[in-house]
Amino acid sequence: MKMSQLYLATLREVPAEAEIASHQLMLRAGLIHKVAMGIYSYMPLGWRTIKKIMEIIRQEMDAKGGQELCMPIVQPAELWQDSGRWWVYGQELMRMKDRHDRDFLLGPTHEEVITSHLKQDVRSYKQLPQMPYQIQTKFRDERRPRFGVIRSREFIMKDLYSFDRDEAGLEISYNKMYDAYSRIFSRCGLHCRPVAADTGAIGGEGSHEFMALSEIGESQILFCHHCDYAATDEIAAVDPVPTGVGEEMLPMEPVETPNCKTVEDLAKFLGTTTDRTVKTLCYKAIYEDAEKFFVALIRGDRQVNEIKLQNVMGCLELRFADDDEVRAHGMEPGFCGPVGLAEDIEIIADREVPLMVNHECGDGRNDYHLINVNYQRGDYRISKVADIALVEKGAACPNCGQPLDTARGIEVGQIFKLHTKYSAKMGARYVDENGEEHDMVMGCYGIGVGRTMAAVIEQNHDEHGIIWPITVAPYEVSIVPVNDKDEWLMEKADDLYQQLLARRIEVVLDDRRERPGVKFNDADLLGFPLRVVMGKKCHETGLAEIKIRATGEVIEVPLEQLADRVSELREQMFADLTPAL
RNA sequence: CGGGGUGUGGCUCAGCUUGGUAGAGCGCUGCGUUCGGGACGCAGAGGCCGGAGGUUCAAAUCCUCUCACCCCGACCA
Repeated sequence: MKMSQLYLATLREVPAEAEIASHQLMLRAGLIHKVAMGIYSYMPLGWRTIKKIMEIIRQEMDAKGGQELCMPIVQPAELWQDSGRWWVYGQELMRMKDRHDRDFLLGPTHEEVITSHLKQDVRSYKQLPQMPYQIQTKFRDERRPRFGVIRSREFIMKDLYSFDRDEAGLEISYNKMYDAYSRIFSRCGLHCRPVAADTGAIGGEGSHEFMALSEIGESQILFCHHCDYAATDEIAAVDPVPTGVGEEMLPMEPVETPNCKTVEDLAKFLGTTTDRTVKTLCYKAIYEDAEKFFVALIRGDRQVNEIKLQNVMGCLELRFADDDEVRAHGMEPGFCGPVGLAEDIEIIADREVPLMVNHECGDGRNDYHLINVNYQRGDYRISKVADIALVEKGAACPNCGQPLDTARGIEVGQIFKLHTKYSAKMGARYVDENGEEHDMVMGCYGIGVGRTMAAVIEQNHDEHGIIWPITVAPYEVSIVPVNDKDEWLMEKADDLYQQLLARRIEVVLDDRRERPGVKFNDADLLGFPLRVVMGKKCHETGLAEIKIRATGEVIEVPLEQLADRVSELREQMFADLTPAL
């Protein structure tokens, strides 16, 4: 492609709306255009990268036995009513009606559709396993779209669904996908880490997220330097470390604690540490058609992980009870405690709490706390003990006991074991060798294509612009003749352009009538991996330069060897990004 | 959903407090000079000042309402 013909609009200044590097660079390089909040067009250069990522995904999916198909974006509500998700998916589900006033939705994911197909088409164990997949647009009406294409409402996703006859089969499919995902992201030039994860709205049990490590990532992960443990903070667990164990239980008594509304105040006032206190948090669990008041108990120095708590309660959403709601249940905000709570209030306790000896907690009355409280003595009641604690940096690894470290990541892919969650509800069954019917055992596996592109930029850029890994670069090589008035030079540049095209190398010729600085800056911004610069030196010494975007390294090459050298360098770059089998 | 902020030419922004009929830089068009890291000169084009209503002789500016976008938060007992 000649750059004078290219649909391209680079910006010198950073658009005000963009906060993070990848978003800024995608806008500045003219890769995307915003159409509405969280809704973007991919412009020609950006789309070339998207297509390359999709092609890598296709190759790896096909290599594992995947078969591509394409399902509709608009789906009838009935399918989602069959699975039950019509009522539980919440506001992210974009619902709509057709002219006959029938309910439809824009697909945020496709378990329902694919399961309905398999239900119809697969009768026998002989037809399993199956791994259909598609790469297609999804819509999720996010509460807060952010970071450009990283958290958008409309986005391109690869979704593969595995259907096996049993758990053993699922295990095989799951591992194939785990492997394929690792290969895909390394081929895209991403540093990724798979971590154990929560399953969220998709459901099922057993999941990994693939995290592209990045400071700006929205997810926090915890990992161990000494073993292979890694998990999102949504599910990370540590062994309980109760305080006070082994001490003699002292008599419980109320203490006046004026103005002690936080655990820090309380610990300071009582001359103890926050890990000897228990916080009592009042929540409202929100269900499909009801709200429920309950309390959660946790050691004072810990934080509640609301994802875990939400899973324990099995509710759709969670919110703090407001002051009036707290008072309505007989407690003063800031002084809540479990002792003497009404029987109908559910009390969820973190695993450490029932093991603690002589802890402090709220009394329920304004300006009073209780000291030397002991669950084991029967001072109060617990409805359910569960792991609801947020794991923080430095906590002991549950595998090996070493301190955990934290990192942030962009979730570029997630794989789930769905088991029979959808097949059972929707009746997707097969008949085995003995004529017995079974639910198909499912898995689902997603990759955010646009998000992968953004993550690649996030991990591969400098102050001048994008540094594309060659596997996903919109073009692999740019040719920059320095002086557009120099006809001899322009001819040589065009020769090289033709030679590279003949070798099927993706190349742009910067034939624009611009000054060199403009061309160089655009080339850096657009991030083509290899740049051939042809200037005065071509006349004088017959040499041109090949500059490697990633390293800045400059190689001087005689004109007649340019095509060969470019080919070699290109091959090497591809080889560097190809994982061993 | 709550809190804060911003809407003025394609982009970045000034002007608003103290109403008087719209500006700068970049980009764009033409001509000339320049030509290895975002050149310079000259001449141009381009704006219902987010929208609606109100106050006023007069509104980008003041008031009310709306819409859009951005950021922060969703963790306190």
